[in-house]
Amino acid sequence: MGKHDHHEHHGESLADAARANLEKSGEKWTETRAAIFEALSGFSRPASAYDIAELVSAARGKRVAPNSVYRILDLFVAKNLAMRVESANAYIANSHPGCEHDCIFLVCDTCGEATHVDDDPVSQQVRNVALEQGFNSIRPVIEVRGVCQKCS
Amino acid sequence: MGKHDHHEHHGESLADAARANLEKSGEKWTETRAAIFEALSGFSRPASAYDIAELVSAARGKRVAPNSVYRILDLFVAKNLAMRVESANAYIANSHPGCEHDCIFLVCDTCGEATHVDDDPVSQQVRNVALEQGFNSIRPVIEVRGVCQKCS
DNA sequence: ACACAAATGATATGTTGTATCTTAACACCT
DNA sequence: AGGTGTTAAGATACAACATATCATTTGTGT
Repeated sequence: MGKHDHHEHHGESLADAARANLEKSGEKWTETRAAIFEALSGFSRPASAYDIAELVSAARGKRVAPNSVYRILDLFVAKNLAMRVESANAYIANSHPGCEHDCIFLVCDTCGEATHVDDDPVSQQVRNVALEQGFNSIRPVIEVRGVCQKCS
Repeated sequence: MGKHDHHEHHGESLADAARANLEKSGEKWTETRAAIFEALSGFSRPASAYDIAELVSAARGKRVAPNSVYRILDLFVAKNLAMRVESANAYIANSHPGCEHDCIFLVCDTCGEATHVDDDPVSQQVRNVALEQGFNSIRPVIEVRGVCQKCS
């Protein structure tokens, strides 16, 4: 199971950890970023930029445009506060920012939930496949579509 | 390297193999399907449905709508004549239809080319990660973004 | 207060993907 | 040949995802 220990954060604590990580790299934890992070981490499923824009707009009574959301999500992904699920065109909050892993997403085609697994031996092997072909600047995308236990 | 032998097809031979595989499963090899397969296999990079629609429309002097292309690509993917590269929202022809593998795509962020690798031990391990979590109907999506040897 | 840089907003547009309904092609039967 | 049912493809509209450009606001240092 867990190949190592993490601080799994939730709610306030997660936002605090995200904030700490972002500020550590010289970026600011602004109101908009906080609102977007809160929205993102509130979803139980990968959320699209438009989902987040809608939720944040409602919560603040003030429209937030999708491009602003994309900007901030890109920042979050760059700083490892969030990850993009490529096969779903959507994003999820990183529940243990600060740990760097190639992650594996298991995405349920029925309920849409995504669980995030770190398995460094497996991801390392995927990296190796690319290394053998002479690839550089490698970023693995490892996702599994299927039907989760609850939905089976 | 190659974990086993394949018949790697090209050009006519590839289209013939694709046709044979499609017909084997009771589907028809129509003109439109042939044209779309030809267009797809002519690209040196993953092609979007719109790329294909444009090329086929030009080649036949008659518009082919994107939804028709999507329909046929979906069929090709279902019958293993083509694969979808999730991280690129695009498709590539399967150069050895008839062999069933979970495939691994190495996608160059510079030139856009994608190489297709079969490494059953690695993909099996990815499957196992999902199996351990109780997943069913598993379809791995294993892709690596990076910079290929030529572009480095 | 001023000047500068960073963050966000507004707007438009480009790209990818589906839904719905209609028409055309084809096989099969009598 | 003509009728009927099925599969394939076309037309159209729209939904969902993503980016480009320029304007405005906010924060920071002087």
